[in-house]
Amino acid sequence: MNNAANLQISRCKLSNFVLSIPLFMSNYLEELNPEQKAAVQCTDGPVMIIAGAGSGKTRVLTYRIAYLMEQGADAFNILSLTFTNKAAREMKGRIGYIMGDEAKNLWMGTFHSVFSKILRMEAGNIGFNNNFTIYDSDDSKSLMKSLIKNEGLDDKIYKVNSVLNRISSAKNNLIHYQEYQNNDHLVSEDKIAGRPRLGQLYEAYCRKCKASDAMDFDDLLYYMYVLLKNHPDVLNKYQNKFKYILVDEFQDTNYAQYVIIRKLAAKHENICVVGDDAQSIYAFRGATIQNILNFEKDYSDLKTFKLEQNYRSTKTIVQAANSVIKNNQYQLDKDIWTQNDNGNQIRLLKALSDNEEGHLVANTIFQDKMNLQMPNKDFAILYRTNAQSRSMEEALRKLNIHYRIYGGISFYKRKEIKDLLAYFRLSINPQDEEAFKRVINYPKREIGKTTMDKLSIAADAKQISIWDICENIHLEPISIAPKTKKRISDFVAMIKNFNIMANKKNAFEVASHIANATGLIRDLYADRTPEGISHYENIQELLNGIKEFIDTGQAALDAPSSETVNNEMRLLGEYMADIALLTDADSKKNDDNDDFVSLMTIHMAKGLEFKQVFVVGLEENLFPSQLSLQTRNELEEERRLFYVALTRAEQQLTITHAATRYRWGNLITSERSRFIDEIDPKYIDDKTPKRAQERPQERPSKNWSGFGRAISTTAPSLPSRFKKLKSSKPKNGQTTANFEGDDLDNMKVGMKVEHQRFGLGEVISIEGLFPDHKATVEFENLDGQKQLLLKYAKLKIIRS
DNA sequence: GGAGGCCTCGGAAGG
DNA sequence: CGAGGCCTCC
Repeated sequence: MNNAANLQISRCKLSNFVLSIPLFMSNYLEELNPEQKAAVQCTDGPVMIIAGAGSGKTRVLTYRIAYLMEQGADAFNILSLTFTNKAAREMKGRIGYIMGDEAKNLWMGTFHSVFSKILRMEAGNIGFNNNFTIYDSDDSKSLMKSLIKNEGLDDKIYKVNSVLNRISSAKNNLIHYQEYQNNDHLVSEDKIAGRPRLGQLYEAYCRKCKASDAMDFDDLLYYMYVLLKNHPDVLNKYQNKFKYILVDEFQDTNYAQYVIIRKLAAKHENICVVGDDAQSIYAFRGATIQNILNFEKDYSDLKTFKLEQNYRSTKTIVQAANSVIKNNQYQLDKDIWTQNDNGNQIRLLKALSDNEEGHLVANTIFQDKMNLQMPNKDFAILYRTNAQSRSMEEALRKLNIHYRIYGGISFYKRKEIKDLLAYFRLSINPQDEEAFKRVINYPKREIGKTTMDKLSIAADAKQISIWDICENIHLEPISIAPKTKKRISDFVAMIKNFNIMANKKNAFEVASHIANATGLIRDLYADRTPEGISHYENIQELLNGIKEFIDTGQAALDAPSSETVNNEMRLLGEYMADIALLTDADSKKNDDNDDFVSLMTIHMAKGLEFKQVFVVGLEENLFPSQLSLQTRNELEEERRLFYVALTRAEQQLTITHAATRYRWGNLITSERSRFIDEIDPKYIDDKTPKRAQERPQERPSKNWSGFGRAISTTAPSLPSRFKKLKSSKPKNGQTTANFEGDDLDNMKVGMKVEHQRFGLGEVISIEGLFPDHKATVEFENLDGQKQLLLKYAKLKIIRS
């Protein structure tokens, strides 16, 4: 936004709200193209906006909300749902920028956070306490693990993740465990999968969560549905409240989300969904494109708008992406175009190995930075799997290019943080059994596994919670030593004390007290190793965050807070409700140098844009993933993922692939991805260095339909594809004509050898059995040693 | 109760 | 290969 806009805003605040806004509005409505403008101004009735990549979707959503407010809608009556906190925060910021303080009253947040807010208020209706715990996926896992064990099931067959996935998808499809158990189809599927007891596990899991006054992430949707379905008065209340409903990233919604928003919108039917079927990349976790199709069926008076003008990328990029996505059979009719310049062709780089791919990318970035005077932050490297970041990192580090990897371990998933949070949880909800199990013996208070098992058995026998047993531990006829019983009752007393305090003092006071009184701080402080120090610092950071919460009243953004804001008295329970749904992406990082190259998976890159984008690892079985080759749907999702990757770029796209790559310790050869050949060749500039073009392309490039390729990929597609190459002249060998490796039988320790890329070195040791002889070689020009499989490395003996 | 050895398994990831 | 879970042995 420019200064003029700024001025407008301050004027809004100063002068009469209603009068000054339209002046401003009329200005920015002119910024919109006709289709965008129509989508913004069509405020009554159901609306679907199909928004192509880079088509100004966020702008339309933002302006639409502003427009609604300008037209007299009360912010309290507008519900806007997103998938990530980040998206919600950004949008709220933008609207705040336009509309001022009034934006605070919008209901805007993720599905999960808005629903959890409502569920807390209405908890009594569905038999929950309003301070119920939200179980994260680790809690779910741990609970399921113990259930599988208790039921005496084989955890090799009942794999925790598979079981939880199955339950998750049942909940996302609004199938209660009773219904699940009565559903012949589901039951027989489980039987065939060798897991006939899955339905029982589902039930046990739900009962346990309920007893612990806990909901997992899927429950936040499922119970929201139950609440609205079984309590007409509640439904009515929220239907009246939410006169306008907006849903972002509609292509990522699952069935439960669809049903809930449809229910909420049933009265006013002012519902606007925005999405792009071409960017649907989350079907694997339950999102269904079917929602878009259903939407058209469910609302006969639906008005559909298509935003097809791309403002982000060059013509080359837009048209290249189009040429890829048109290979998908299932898609809405669209014609994405741009007025932008043609721009450069897409660079295609081929490397011999994954490491060389890293160097190629890093060098190219280095050169572009010099030639084009671009800062690091204009570059992004996108990959299919996290494991691919390693070679990129190493190469960037060598050239001293500052980078940052997105994704990784969340702050809130660190052990020490989870430990302290578990104390907080328990102090607020003593029935939270996962929290209880986590901290009962941390820091050490000599209440071990044996004792826990006895408590657990006793609790099951009496059909009460472990906490309830512990509360009266001295009265329980359990064979636990009096000494241990005393320790347990001390623990209970401590938690009860915290609980009382949590309702009287502010969050920061209580949190600091807990951190100290439990001995957790002392325990962490005692560890002076670098890791130990960092654990300690993380705890301090958490406490600082709580202090900030008290001081600034920085709260979740999802809904207007009705309470008078008295920050000093913000309770620990409020803090916990606030952060339960936060993820690492939400914790602000302070980096002294914020000019860095971004490294992330394509999934993480969705919604972002960069001047220069490198999409790496374009190889069959990696991208598309070998796991996606079974069905057309999955392959199409991979293709949409590729489409997302391409459309992140504003100016320059670079695509790379490597002929060989280490995968789980084995070197594999890789065929280049069919997706490369789906790009219309006229947009591609093959920059492959000469030395890498050691063999003719086995396919003529006009054979790009993917048809010919399908044959090669219908070959064994599971791990068998990854088995080691035979040592005898590999068909796709990486040798160049004039670099013949010597016979590995002659290789001896101490020999001086030459490697095609690493240069001269000395053999330190040789191990492994034929044909997997592996040599450790120390190269003169490299740090440390390299382990090389002789059958691939083609070492040349220089001197014995 | 805890360290270390052994085995298994490996996709992407929001809340 | 490498991380994480589990089990064993002290």
